[in-house]
Amino acid sequence: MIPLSRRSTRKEVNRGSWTAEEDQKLAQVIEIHGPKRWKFVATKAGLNRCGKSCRLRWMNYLRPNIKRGNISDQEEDLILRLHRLLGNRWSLIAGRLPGRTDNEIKNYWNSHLSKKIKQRERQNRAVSKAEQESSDTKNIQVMEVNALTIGREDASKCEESFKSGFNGDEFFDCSSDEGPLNLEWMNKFLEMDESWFTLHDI
DNA sequence: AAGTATACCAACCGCGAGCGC
DNA sequence: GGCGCTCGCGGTTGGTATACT
Repeated sequence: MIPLSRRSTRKEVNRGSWTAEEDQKLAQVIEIHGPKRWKFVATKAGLNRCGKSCRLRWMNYLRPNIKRGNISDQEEDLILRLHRLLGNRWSLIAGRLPGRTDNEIKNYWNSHLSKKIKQRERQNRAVSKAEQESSDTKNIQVMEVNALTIGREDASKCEESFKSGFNGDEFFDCSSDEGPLNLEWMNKFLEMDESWFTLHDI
């Protein structure tokens, strides 16, 4: 059964996968008129597709100098760093990876990297929990020694205070709303070379 | 070999920004 | 300022390939 989203019921336009013939027609029109005015390009090519669809096809597949597949370790590393810095701003990330498209990076992230990140977070949580437990035990031992020295009441207050810990979320207040994201500073970041990221351990 | 689950990725959709009238 | 149009972006869908049972 043809899925609802790909049926030609809403508008009488072609949907679904592009054929080699359609690609050829689109490329020919763009060669003459340039990759602009997509509605015009779509009409001119006689493809019976919407402008959006033509743009997407050109941007992701037909455009010259497109790299497909085989994302290298260096590229993957860069994607991870840029994502940490920029979040889901795929077009900005793609802008730092020559020949890669935002769609490809988004897909790569969703199918590969997001899983890797979750796995890594789980591992980190397990490690830090183990470290925390070990650290807690040591501190409690110290407090027990102190209790012998400074009196049980004071020491137990001290222990309570330690166990309650401090609130990281309060300390690193991330909830404040600083208004719309200013991309100026971000662009400066992006102009920096790889060494900057290494230097700052990003 | 057949059925089912999962991964991958091309394409679609909705929304917001920018622009001209 | 309001409106319509176009474009670009990010989220999502669903077809296909592959792995697993």
